[in-house]
Amino acid sequence: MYFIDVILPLNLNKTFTYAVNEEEFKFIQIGIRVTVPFGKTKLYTALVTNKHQQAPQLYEAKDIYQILDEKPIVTPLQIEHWFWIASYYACAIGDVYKSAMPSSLILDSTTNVALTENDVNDQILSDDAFLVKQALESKSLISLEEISKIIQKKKTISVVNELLSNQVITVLETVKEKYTPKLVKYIKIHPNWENHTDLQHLMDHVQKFPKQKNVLLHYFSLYSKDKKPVLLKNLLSKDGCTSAIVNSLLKKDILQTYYLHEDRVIFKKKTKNNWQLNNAQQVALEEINKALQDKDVVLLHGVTASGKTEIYIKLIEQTIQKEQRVLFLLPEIALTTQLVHRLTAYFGNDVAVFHSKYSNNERVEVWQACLNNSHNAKIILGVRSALFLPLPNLGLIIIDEEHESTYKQQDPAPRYHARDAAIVLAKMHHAKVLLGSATPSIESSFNAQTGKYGLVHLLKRYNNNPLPEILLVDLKDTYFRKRMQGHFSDTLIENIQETLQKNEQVMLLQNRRGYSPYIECNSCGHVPQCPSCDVSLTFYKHKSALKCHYCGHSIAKPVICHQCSHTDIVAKGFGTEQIEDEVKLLFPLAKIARMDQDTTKGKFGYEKIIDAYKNKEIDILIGTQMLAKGLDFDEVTLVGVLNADNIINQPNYKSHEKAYQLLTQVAGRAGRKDKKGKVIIQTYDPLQSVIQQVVHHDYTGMYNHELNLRKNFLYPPYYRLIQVKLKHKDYQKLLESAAWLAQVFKNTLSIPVLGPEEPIINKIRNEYIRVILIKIPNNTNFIHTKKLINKVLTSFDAVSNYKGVKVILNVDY
DNA sequence: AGCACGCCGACT
DNA sequence: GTCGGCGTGCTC
Repeated sequence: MYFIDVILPLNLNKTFTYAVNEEEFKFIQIGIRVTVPFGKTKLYTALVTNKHQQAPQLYEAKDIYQILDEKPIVTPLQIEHWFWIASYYACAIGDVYKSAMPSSLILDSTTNVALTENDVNDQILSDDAFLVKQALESKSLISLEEISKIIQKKKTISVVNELLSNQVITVLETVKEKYTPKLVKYIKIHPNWENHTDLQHLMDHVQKFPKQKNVLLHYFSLYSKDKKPVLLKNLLSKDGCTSAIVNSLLKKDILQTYYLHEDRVIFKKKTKNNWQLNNAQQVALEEINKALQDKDVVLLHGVTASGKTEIYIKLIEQTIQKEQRVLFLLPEIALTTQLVHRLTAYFGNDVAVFHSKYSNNERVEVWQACLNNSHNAKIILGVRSALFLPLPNLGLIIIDEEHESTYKQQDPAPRYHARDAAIVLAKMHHAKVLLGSATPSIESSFNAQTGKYGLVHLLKRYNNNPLPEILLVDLKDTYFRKRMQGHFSDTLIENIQETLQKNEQVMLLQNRRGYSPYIECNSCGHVPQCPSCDVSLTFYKHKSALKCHYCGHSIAKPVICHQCSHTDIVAKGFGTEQIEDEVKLLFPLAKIARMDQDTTKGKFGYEKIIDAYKNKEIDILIGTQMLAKGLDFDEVTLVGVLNADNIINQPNYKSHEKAYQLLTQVAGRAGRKDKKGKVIIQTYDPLQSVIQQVVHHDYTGMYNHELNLRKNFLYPPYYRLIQVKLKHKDYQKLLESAAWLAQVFKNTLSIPVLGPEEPIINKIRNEYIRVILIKIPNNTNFIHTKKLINKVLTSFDAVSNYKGVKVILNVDY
């Protein structure tokens, strides 16, 4: 009796036990994939996590269907880490597995049907069944999707059941490997001629065919040039080398073709630039190395444009010299192409890049390269999900822009924080972690202040460039004195003009996309709302449409008010699209572009805009917070923030921290090389503390201020938060269940529990929402508290009245 | 995630 | 009278 435990790619928080025979047992190792039957029909790709001989007591284990791998494709350390994520972030291990593996390694099964040997009278079959039977006579295997096409119905069950009961067909489940390696055609001398080392001999042989001789000569010259297999493509690249001639050589068995795998992702190493760290960087590097001797994590707090990347490069170099690997995490790869270019230019093919816009096949290749500890994956550069790659021999994890909120996965489970999960992963590997940021998160700064992390400062900009000068424009006053044109103050307009005259570039931040966040009827005050969400519809002028940012619902812009039929409808508030229109009017000669979610769709959406801006094909770039994320442009000398207030006033305990980070980061885009930068922030409240802190580059002030608030109002880093979100279509049922759950939490846990609260947006996609916030003090046992929470949730599930209420936990929300 | 089992409305 | 709607529960 032999058994294996497996994880299934489903939202199930346990492993499942299957039976295997002795031979299979010997062959199977932890970390290989098997396909197993689960439920009535389906086959799933499961991952082996354990092998043992204890027969389950409560059920009989099914047999596995097949073994997919010869060797483990997931390491034991990865599995351990995945279980940690499932436990810490209170989600199903199946969900972690599903999002951790490239989806083409998790095979789907398709249900196919085939004819039986039985002869059945067609008369007794229905029309649909007859059609399917006929189709099967020309094609031996048909999938359910194909059946649905044949009978032109969505539901195939009835037909399939009819055919099954008449014993016309049998049902088969098949899995197909989705990953296909990219094969490239190469050319070589046929084995017949390999022994004829004498080139002359071969040449004599083709003497009568000058064209063929020519091709052969070209082949030899290619081969002798770099002693590598010769690509057919390269052979054909020369004039006079046509595929017809090659074909006749193939026919004569003089040449032969063969195929080799090609990695889809290849970087060319450029010439190594021999730059040196400046003094401040050198000191910082030494301090980091010193701190890493007795701390596992070090925070590098370096102001914008201080040259953190060069320090990263030196650290990476140190690590790979020790034959260890480096994981380099960044918030969003598309926005950091510049960093990717710099690292790949320096380390060439040692770098593997991993991000969400990669195709499935590309991801599998990176996975394999990482697993095999291959030389071209010494440095893995990726977004948060790169954390799930197999990383044997990991020595260092660098987390750039560690404060970025994109490191926390929000929507589908697992809702993990890549920075925190990376620190745990590093511990498992006995590896070190470097966090880098110009505006560190409060938590990380706190951990550094309290000695949990090492701390290194880099306070001077590279080349001793001054930090940009920040000017405030009081919008209240400017509007009062009628010094505004649209959303632009006279100060901002003048400065843009000056900058354009100097042939330098401008960047404008407006943290809202669309033309305006809502439209309003001037007669009755009606604001069009999304029918399924509790939000007003955002107005898109160019498309003349109203769109919901939460569910994507879109309608044409109404000509008359749906409420009172009046035609006087006005756009309220403003977004990037409107700013773009205004800029076009104000600066008709300037070249303008807009960068936000709506203009950067597609694989190279960002790159196009960024490249154009870099090449100075754009004078003024308007965008949302995307602009702030690590883009270096040497010629940007003016940054304008159109309205800082809607950045600050967000309903979130982190809003001040985030506003400080965003404004400081976007200000940091100004004046990077040798030009002094200028930043203009328009606000209704210039004395607001965050704005003052940004103006004075006062990180410490912001930190102390925030820390004090967090302590008084029971927030991180003094408390850990778990948000419990309840969703249901039935409003009354939701209210009752939320009240019940909050009350039971309050009774069970002796820690602060807030709510249930109505969120700002209380309905999305026709589901009402309530949230409960659990605050766990640092000095209480987190694991114990989570156990209690799970217990409460189990009893909640048992209340039959509350069936169907969705409960979503978000740890470290 | 599927899929089956099970209890209430519009049809041959 | 049945066909079929989707609510709920289970899958090794």
